[in-house]
Amino acid sequence: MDAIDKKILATLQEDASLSVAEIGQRVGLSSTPCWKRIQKLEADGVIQKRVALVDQVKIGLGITVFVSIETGDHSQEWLARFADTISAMPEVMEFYRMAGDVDYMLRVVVADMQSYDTFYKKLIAAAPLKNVTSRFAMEKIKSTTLLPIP
Amino acid sequence: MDAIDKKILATLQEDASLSVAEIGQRVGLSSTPCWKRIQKLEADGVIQKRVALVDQVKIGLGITVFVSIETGDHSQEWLARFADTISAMPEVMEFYRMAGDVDYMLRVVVADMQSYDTFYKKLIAAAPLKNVTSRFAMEKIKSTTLLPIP
DNA sequence: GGTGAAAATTTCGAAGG
DNA sequence: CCTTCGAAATTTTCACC
Repeated sequence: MDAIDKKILATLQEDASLSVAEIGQRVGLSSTPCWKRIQKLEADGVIQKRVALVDQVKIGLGITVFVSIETGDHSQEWLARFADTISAMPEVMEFYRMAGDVDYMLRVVVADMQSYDTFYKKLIAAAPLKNVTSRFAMEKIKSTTLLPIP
Repeated sequence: MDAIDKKILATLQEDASLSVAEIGQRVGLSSTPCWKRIQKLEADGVIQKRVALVDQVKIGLGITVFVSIETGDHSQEWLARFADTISAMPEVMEFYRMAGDVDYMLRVVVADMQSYDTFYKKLIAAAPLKNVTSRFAMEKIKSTTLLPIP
């Protein structure tokens, strides 16, 4: 992964609808070598996929909630099952196991408060949890998929 | 936005590299009307952009941190300036203004602890903050851009 | 690794029900 | 609002440096 690959990644992270020729031009390459590099980045899994980003609010998903979970003590098996159950919920956009006092962090997206209540009930029904804290977002100031390539 | 548009959105959120004909087939449309619908979804801003998703770890960004900030009392102007400053930081992937005890939530991505320390210093230098709590992710269990279309 | 051009696909618009 | 058809553009492959 040299400097050109990084430029290609930076470009594709901002706009994946550009033609290979256009990207090549921006990074100083003709289309074939640029195309080969993109293929390799995809084969290597550096580029995971290409997706369309959809406006959350325009499709009626007005509420974003950050959920902190303390599970208490449980077996490996229990935790694996817990992870699978939560992962399967489509409202869960992000789900991390954490270091420190909070065991898990979720970012959850739902249409309205009633939907959140439904989700919350599903969550606490899925597993006995020691503590669940829901923090509601009032305003999305920034949200990006563009990683700062080191 | 009818059921077909929703299917198109669901499809493109999973894989935006599909041809219009392929998408049309999946939603039961020939390519021209499918193409027109996609154009309209883009024009209406329902589809915001198409991007490549890159593997964070493979490009050397191994650390994800959730940061909770309490700002204390400040003027509108101060808060606007604060929002602009934080938004401009490339390590900040998500940045929300919250309801309740925490004023802001950030998801920050950096290469290593030293980079996080640098980021943290930048953050607290940018504005006097009442409280900043950093929670470190140990494991990414789920991360998706696929919104659950209601 | 790179170039340039040909072959295969895809996009996009016109004509029409 | 959909279908079919075709020109234009793009992606992908290939021979060669």
